[in-house]
Formats: sequence, structure tokens, C-alpha cells
Amino acid sequence: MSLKVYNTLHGKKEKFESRIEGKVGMYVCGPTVYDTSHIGHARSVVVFDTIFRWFTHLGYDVKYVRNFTDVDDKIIKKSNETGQDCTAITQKYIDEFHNEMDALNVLRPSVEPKATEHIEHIINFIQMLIDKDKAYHVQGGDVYFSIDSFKDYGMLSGRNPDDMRAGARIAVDEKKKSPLDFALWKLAKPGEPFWESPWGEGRPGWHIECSAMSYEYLGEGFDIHGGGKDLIFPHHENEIAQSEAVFGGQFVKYWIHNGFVDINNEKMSKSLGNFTMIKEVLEAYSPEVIRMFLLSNHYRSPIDYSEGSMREVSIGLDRIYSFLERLENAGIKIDASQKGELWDDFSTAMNDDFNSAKGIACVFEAVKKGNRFLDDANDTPDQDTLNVLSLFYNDVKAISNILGMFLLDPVSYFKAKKDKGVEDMAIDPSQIEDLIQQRTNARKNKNFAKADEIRDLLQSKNITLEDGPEGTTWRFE
RNA sequence: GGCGGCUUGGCCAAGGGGUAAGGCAACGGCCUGCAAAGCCGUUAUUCUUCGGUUCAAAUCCGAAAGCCGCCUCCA
Repeated sequence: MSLKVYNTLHGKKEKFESRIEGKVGMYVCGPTVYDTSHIGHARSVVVFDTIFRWFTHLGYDVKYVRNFTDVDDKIIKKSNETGQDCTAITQKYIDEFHNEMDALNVLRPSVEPKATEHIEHIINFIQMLIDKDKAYHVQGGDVYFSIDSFKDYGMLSGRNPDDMRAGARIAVDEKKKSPLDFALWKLAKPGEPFWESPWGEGRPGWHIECSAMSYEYLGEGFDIHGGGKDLIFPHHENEIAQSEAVFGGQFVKYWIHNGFVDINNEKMSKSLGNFTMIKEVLEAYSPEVIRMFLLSNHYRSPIDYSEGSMREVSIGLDRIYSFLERLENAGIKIDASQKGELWDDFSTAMNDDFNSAKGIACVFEAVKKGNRFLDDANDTPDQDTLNVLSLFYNDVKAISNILGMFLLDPVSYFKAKKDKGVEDMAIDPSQIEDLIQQRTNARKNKNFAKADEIRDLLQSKNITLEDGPEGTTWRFE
């Protein structure tokens, strides 16, 4: 069973073969830290976190680099607006990003380089480009990459430089040799942060940091480079130009790009005012629900965030946890040494371009099968059934380490959910227990009208009662 | 204008030459005092439309319609 990866560079799925046996070098474009992260950032991060976990599971020694862009026009703008130091701004959003990603069960990458800590490497990189005549310094101004010096420009995005020149919307800078040339080094205006360089006091352009830092940590070429679809052009196209212009060889073997998150079927945009921040989503839903939502569609497809879709996912996750709880109550123990059919199916899905959507479907199928076994056995399975169910449990647990969900013990999961409901609705649980007791008494006396009345009352507060052999339990819908 | 993608049951969605996964919803049954939960069953002879290739197409090719993204900061 071999891994297949959709490579944006060739527009098709390809068999994955790492450049160096047993090792994977992976670089993912992280956020520009000038503002709070939104659900779209979360998708990218969670998707690549899952990919990182899968490579690790496959036995590769993975070096995973995810950068922070902490020098940029937008940061400077914010600094000017707020009077805050750029560093204070970037640190604030880096901390926030870390907190939110930790909450979402995202593993920390091997390295998280910041552009500002690699200025020297960036300058050296630009110098190499100038030395090779791939870049030029405009008198008294910026340093640009020369598109015309790189014949393969456009290979990733399938764009033809000549077509783009014709349709260029960008105001042409007279000093540029070609309108498509992009800045490697920008001269500082008064009041802007700057670093000394052979071309004067200034700061790096956006694209160069990724070429310089990936070189620093992963070398001249590496296996995987990822990011959102929107980065294909111009960001990744420009990275290829920079890196391949300097080193000659192939920069990245496999380019992976994730699709967008829409909000109620609309693109997230400032004009629509529908930017949905991770912190808002975390207030409304548990981290595992969010992760499951983000992984419930194929990573390249668009995904729509809405109350309805979140509720659906949430109900599905409850069902999986209910199954796990049922397994535990039936005395099923985990024996991590064994893998079953579910794991095989899941692996097949993941090996087919990280198809987490299908992987989750496999889990649901197992839940259905497992529930059937438990029904048939009246929740007291014999040894044979016990063994089969134990495999289910093992597999779900193994999957949870890849998808980063179903990680909690079911009792805590439901308790947390209950606690959150209690908190959100300002309900006193003892009051509920009291009503349940009243209902139990009514039922004993065959006063079903009263019993149903109490149940309806609770239901109107989204509290559902479940009568079981061991009494009545309640949960929030 | 250039480049790319999408269109699968009521809704969401996987698949992408061999005869339609999964979730949600709905309905019927088992269970229950009645429910809920869980289970069982039912819900696409068909994958936007029209042509073509093939023994065989939702899957490949061509055309049309609709939707969307990128080309400007963007995950």
C-alpha cells in the first residue's frame, strides 16, 4: 500500500517517494501575525497537522517547518494605527495562534522560524540572486527579482508571463524591468522598522523569507510544501523562481494546497464582514467538533461553515463517543498491539491523498457494526465478540491519534459537554436532578401524564432524558 | 481578458472506466408506559444537459448551461 499525493505542480495524484529514503522535509506557510486567526487558518493548520501525523505514522523522520511572517506592510500599518511596537503586535498574535492551535490538538512543528530572526539569511539569499543576475537593485530603491531571468516562471500556477503582462492590474513601477518583477528588499520609509543591508536600510519582501528559511532548515530542495490554495500565485510561484534561480535544481517535489472555508456559502471577506475567528468558534463548539468539521471534507474541496453543518458534525461526534462509552461499559479493553479491518480501511483512505473524509466514514461504519454486535449480545459479549470489539476499539484509538479527535475518555467528553451546556444556559444541575426524581416517582405511580409533562419541560430547555436499566440520565441536545 | 475548479438522493458529501461510501433529515419496525438512545429496513437503475470513445462511463473526450476561486492583501 503506497501513499499517493495530489501534486499541484502536475495537477494530478502521484505516488509519494521521498527524496531521501525514510525522511520527509515539509514546509507550510504559516500566518502573517498582524491579526486574530480565522477558521480558514485553522483549516490549513489542521489539515497539514494531520498530514504531518500521517507521514510520521508511516515511519518517516519528518522535519516539519511552519513559519511566522512577522515583518510585513500590514503589521507596520497596524503599528502606525495603534502606536504599538511591531514586535508587541506580532508576539501577541503568535501567542494567540499558539493557544488556539494547542486547543485544536495541533502538534507543534519541528521548527517555527520567524522572518525577523532570519534577516541575515534573507540578505544572503538576495545577494546570491543578484550575483547570478536573477535580481537587480534599482538605484536608490528596492531590489527586485527579474521574471525574465527565470524561464520556467509560471510552472506552478500554469500562467504565462506574457498573458499576465497584458492583463496586469498592478500599477507599473517605472523602475521595474518587467511589471511582474516582485520585491525582494524594500527600502524603509521614515518610521518603519528596518535592517541594514547592502542596498540600504529596509526589510525583506514577502516571498523571499520562505525561500531563505526553507533553505536554512530543509536545504536546497525538499519533499512537501503546503499552504492555502490562494498562495499558489503569486507566493509559491515566486518562491520557486527564487529558489530554483539560485540552486538550479528542483525546489519542491510535491506541492499541496488546501481549499477554502466558506461561511454560509459565501467567501470570507472583509467587505462581507463575515470573518469567523477561531476564538469565536472555540466558544461555540468543542475543539474536537471543530477538528472533525475541518477534516470532514477532502482537504482540497471547499468546506462550508454554518450552524447547521456544525450541529451535524457535533451529533456525529456524540454518536462516536456514545459507541466508545458503550464499549467501555461492556468491558472492552484496549490492546494497542493489534489492528483490525477498520484500521486497514482507514489507512487506505489516508494513503489516497489524505482522504480524511473517507476515513471518518470508515469510523461510522465501524460504529454501526459494533453497535450491532453489542445489540446482539445484549451488551454482555462472549469472548469471541469481545475480541472483535476490542479490535474496533483499538482501531478507533489508533485513528484518533492521526485525526486528533476521539482522544478523550467518553465519560469526560460527555461531562465536559454537559458542563458547558449548564454554563451556557445558566441551569442548576441539581434542579434537573430534582425534576428527574419527581418524574421517576410519577412513573412509579403510573402517573405518566405528570412524567411526560416534566420531560417536555426539560426538553423545551434542550435537555433530553434517556431512561435506561440503571435509571434516567440526561444530556443537552 | 488569462488560469484553475465545481455540479452525485430532501440537505451535506466520498468515489473518479466494472455497475452509487458515509453523515444529517424523513418514514416504517424492534425496544419503551410513551419517548429518547441504539439496532433493523426504506429513501439515486442513477451522478447538470447534449453528443462521442468503450464490451462497460458518475468516472475518459468534445460541446453547452449554472456556480465558484485565483490573477490585488489573503489559509
